[in-house]
Amino acid sequence: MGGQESRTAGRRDRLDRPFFLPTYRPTLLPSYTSPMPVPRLRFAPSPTGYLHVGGARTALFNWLYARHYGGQFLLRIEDTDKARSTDESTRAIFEGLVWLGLTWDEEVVYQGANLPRHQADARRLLDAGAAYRCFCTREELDQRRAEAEARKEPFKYDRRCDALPRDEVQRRVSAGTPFTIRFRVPEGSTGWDDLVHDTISFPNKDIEDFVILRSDGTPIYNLAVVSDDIAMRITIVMRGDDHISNTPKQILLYRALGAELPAFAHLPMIHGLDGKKLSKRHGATAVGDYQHMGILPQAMLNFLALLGWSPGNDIEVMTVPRMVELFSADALLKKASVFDPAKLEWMNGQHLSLLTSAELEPRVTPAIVKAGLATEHELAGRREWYLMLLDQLKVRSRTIDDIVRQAGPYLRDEIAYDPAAEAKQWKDRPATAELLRATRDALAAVGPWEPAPLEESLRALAEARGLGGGKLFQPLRVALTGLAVSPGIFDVLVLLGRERSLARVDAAIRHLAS
RNA sequence: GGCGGUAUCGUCUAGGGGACUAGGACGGAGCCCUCUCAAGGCUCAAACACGGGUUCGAAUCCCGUUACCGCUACCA
Repeated sequence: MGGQESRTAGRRDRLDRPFFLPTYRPTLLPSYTSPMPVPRLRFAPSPTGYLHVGGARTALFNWLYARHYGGQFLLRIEDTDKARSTDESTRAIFEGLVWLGLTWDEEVVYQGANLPRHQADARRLLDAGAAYRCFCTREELDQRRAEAEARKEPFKYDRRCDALPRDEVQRRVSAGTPFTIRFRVPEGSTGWDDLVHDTISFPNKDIEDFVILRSDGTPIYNLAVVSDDIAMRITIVMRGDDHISNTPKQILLYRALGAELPAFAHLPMIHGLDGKKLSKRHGATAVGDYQHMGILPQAMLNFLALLGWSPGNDIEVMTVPRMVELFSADALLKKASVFDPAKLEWMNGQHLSLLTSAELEPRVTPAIVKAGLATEHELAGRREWYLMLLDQLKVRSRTIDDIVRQAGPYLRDEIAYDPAAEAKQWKDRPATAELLRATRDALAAVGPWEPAPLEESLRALAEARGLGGGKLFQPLRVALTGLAVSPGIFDVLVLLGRERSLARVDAAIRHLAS
């Protein structure tokens, strides 16, 4: 035991003397010269799926921090897990971030390209005595783990390879025995002042000597992350709080590599309505899904920002610049939140009505074209009319798709009569046909085709027949749109124009007679 | 199991020892407006996880319990 102690003590001496890492120093220079280094943050997704709403929110907070505090926001693709990483995922992540407007300030860093540095860092730690070779095979480890489990004991690597005599290690290395490199966790405890959680600390005895380099020479996550964050001069590591237990390991690595520690901020998770971690069975979880549902990026951002952050003062609906302005790191919350699609939709409706029809146009047009309702050229040809239509529809829509769904009667030549609407509003078909004929005559006699004269004329007709407005307007609405629901009837008439309105009424009368 | 994290209406949150009869928002119920549907306005129901402290006083501070979440790999 005494020998063990002194050996550890000797190693600690070596570790206490910060060893020089020439490759890092030059890149650190700017922060020495400027008194207040600019914050550098990164979003570091692994390309193993689509951009998840949780990931998007992490990216958003990193981005907001950078924008609010005048820092830089970087993107790193953590593609070291070759088996699961795909180019398609990488593209999806780019697309999602670009759609949201969360653009990065420097070239994308691909973690896989940094393999030589990861290996060099592992080697450095090995040479410095902060790490050691482990010859235990995966099978042996699995077995010991299973045994510990059977004894109901927590498993922790027992450091047996660290106890191997020097010449034995040499012998195995020369013999080509495969080995991993493990970090030797020192005694004591490791903690930090988290930006969202305040102080967190772990007793080192609960951290095992973790592997930093696999036997095939590729780095383990914790090493790759630290090596890259140092190289990218990241000053604030903001990520999901599922990384809290990785943090002490990473701090230990920073110290052993002689690098300055960044600040850490661990954001709470996002759960589904059932309180479980958000997953596919909760419905759409990919940012792209919401894009295709007709959600506005600014609404998505606004909604996501409110999950785990609050600007206070009962402020909820914010434009993106306003969010940047109000963002504050100390208003970040610790509690996991539930993703509620209903509130997202409401939020989208709010942003929809915040936009002018002209601002909405470029987002709606592609959706209308895609739905086959009109061509871009046709819409451009009567833009003023089109913007008027958008103004009418946006107020009763929560998504872009809602607008498209309602646009049919105004864009298509032919309309179909909704059976339910027909059944309800055209109950007495002969009487309705007669009423529509009278309506048609009244409409045909209207002077300027504008809301006021139209209303005057139709109300006069209703009164003459002893009817309430609704009794006249509802059957007319079905005749004009085929639906029981639409914007105000006079707006519908104006939108349709004189010719088409009269033609629709005629068609309805014919339909009722058949 | 071990370690770590979290705990205010169903949900997102305000709240940082007295201003709390706990505020706002989504969703729900209802009313108003009204030609329908929205939007808008108004009203209602709905929460401090539990137990101990500390204090004249606790949603707020401390401890414990419980519940939930995360990590516990030669995954990230």
